[in-house]
Amino acid sequence: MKSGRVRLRIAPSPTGYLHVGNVRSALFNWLYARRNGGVFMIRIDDTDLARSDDRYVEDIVEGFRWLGLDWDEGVEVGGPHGTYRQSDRFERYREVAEVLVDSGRAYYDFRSADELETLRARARRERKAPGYYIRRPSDSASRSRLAAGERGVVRFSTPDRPVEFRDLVRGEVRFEADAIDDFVMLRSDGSPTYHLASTVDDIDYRISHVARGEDLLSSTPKHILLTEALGAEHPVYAHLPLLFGPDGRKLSKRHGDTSLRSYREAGYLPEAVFNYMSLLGWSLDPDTEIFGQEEAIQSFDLVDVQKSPAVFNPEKLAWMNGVYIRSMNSVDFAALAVDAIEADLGRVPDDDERGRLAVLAPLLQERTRLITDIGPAARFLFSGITYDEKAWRKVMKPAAERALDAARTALEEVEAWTTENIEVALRGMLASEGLNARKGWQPVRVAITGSNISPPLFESLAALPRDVAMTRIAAAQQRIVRLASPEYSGFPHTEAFKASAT
RNA sequence: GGCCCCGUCGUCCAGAGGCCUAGGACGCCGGCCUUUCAAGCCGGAAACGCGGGUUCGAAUCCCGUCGGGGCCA
Repeated sequence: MKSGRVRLRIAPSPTGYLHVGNVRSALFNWLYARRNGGVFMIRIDDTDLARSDDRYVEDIVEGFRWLGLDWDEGVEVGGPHGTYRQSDRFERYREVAEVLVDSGRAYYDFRSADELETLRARARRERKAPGYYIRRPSDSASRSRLAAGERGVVRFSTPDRPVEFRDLVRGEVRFEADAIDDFVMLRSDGSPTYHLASTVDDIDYRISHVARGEDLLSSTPKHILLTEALGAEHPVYAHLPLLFGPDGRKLSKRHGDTSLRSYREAGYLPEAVFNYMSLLGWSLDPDTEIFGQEEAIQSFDLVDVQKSPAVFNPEKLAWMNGVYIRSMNSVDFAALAVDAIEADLGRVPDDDERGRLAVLAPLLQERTRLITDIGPAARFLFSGITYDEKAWRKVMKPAAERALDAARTALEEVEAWTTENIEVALRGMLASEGLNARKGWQPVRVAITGSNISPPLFESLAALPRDVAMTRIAAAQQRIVRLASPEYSGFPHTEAFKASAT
């Protein structure tokens, strides 16, 4: 063996949305396959018929496509091994179990749950492995009991010898015979367990390398024994470090929504997700943080993967997403921005609005971390504004009214409504009023955007229709006056005031 | 409880006996730039879990210990 192309697989269970832990495993499998000119495959481990659902298969496929991980065999793309769905192979698993029973490598077990519990209790008392006494019963007249219609499980009969193997990530690993129990392969309803189905598929599909989460490390000796009992050579294993949540436990539902789709929806770019996830347990070189698929493929190797678990850090992902956003060309960003704004607004921006957006797009790009940041940041251009009351309180002191008035007067005299002219007018206003930028311009910002945080002021004004800008400034002036009047004195900030855009 | 795995800044990664007064990144703090916010630039705080060995010399090797995690039950 070990000749020919390497063959790797990812085998998600469609019992929920594609999880980032699976994605990271898939990434490493994919990188290794691509690095070595091998085959990458997606198999669907849907032995749990009750919990599996096709919409999750769809989600898995979409997720990998979105990330840019292509596969050579498997679900949807097909290949020489059928549907690549375990639910279509139950007969095969039963047949394998049967062969093992016939050859004495497995046996029917009709013992009751109570009986098994007694054996486990004894093991516990004697401080032995839980399955220590769960071995082949000496009196198993199993064939006749089976014939009589009794329902039993099929257990693998573990040989009395230790299992050693070399793991690409962990190095030499050894399990003593006593630690490997006679595991169930077929349940009493005839359905296969994970151990059986997964091992049989890996053999049948000629998988050369199994790179999977470390949570499966202690099952590996079972898989090796089973593979060998079936006369095959076991694949090379690589047990990848787990992904942890901030609490230091295996990333799971308890940490909130960890599905890949939730990141998609939250405005992350696939390149950033790919890049960030590659860095969890691996690094390209000592000082490159930002890299793409091609570069990763060039230097990826499973033996370089870290042994210790990695905590998934959304902060750093968000930063990296910003890096990717900023590196986009302006045309691509503009297209992205239009989509994001459409999603935020719930309507398609018209041509005029798109034209005005173009003025602001480069400035928006610089400030964007997540795609979903764009809508709120650009909203003031497309619809009415709502004052951020904190910003209002901070900036719109009574004196701000004078600044707004001066700004409005200055802007009225502007000929063509351009960034340059607006800047000249407002700079002149500062000089003639003797105001600094903070006192003179921040009120204008709040007046036109509703917030003290916004894209640069002159461009923001220029991007707005002139009449809208003037109306907003006037409206803000009135509001200052009104809130300062006696009847509001006790409740100066309670009114939600809206200025209209058109 | 049994077995297994892991242990460098808060987090991710570099470090495979002397290049380490332990490096980079995110985050944090301060400064510069600046009309705000970002971006950018400069600077700062921040780690080899602990104890024994081995060695002229250990973050790097060995043992123990502590801590965390995983699987099975």
